[in-house]
Amino acid sequence: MKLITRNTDYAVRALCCIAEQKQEVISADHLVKSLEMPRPFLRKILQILNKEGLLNSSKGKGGGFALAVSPEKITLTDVMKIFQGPLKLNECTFKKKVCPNVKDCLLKKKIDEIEKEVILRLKAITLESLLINKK
Amino acid sequence: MKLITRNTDYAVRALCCIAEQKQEVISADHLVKSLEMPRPFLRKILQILNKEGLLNSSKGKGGGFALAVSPEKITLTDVMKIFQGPLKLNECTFKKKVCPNVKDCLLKKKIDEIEKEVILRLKAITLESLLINKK
DNA sequence: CAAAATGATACAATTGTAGTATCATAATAA
DNA sequence: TTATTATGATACTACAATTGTATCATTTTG
Repeated sequence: MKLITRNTDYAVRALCCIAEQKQEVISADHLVKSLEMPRPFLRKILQILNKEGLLNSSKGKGGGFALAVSPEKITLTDVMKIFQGPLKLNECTFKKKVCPNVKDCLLKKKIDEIEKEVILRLKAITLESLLINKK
Repeated sequence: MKLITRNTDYAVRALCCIAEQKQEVISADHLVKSLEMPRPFLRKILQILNKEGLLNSSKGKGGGFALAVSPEKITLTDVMKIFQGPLKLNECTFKKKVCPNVKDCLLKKKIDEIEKEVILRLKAITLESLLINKK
């Protein structure tokens, strides 16, 4: 029952590190040193964040990554959606078939309420709110 | 990101079905017909619920299962703990080693708050509150 | 052209969930 | 006491998601 996967966790930490950086641009190698995470894995994550529009990248010597969006506009849910798919705590499917009971399922109704609350709170967590050393 | 696994889901539905039953005792076979779930899987779940003290069982002809605890005293978290382990939305471990950053991790703090709220709400969901046809 | 960076992509390992299969044991009733 | 009907215990398999790894291509700079 993990709310956040390692992908998301790494991504958030990387984004924080990039946001706190004084330099314009920071390379994957540099991030690996700061964050102590496996290089190839981090690289993949950075590539995805770039493709999804949260980062800008530049190749070649002196290249690296920079935020494409300001920290107060990036929410935890943005990152979660990228790495964990749509925010659903409740599946209600048996092998890709929707449970025939969905409509009157009291359990579903109650979990749905909790889900709403959770998503509301997750949306309120911005990258900005996670920074320790603001730029 | 599933809050509830199939195990838990099946278990809750089985418990509801048992609670709504007029008879003293209901057999696994009977439950399979009502609930349309795989027999061996349901049997295993029933055995676990029995071992964990939520059900009483009786063997032999006319045997089966009955609630060992009244529906208003069984909470969703009870069932979740049995099938999904301790309620933690937040792991903070890398390959069984605790993340060195735990203490000052702002993300952890925020997720912990959400976790508290979720658990509070899950605890409020009793089996009783999920019954459609109360006995 | 060489070096330093990211881009793309395919593959492997690990884990957790989901589900099956089989035999043992107990209770009941003929 | 034996056949039937039920649960108890346990070992095994299948599948999917997560968590990585490895390799080569491409671009930029000097």
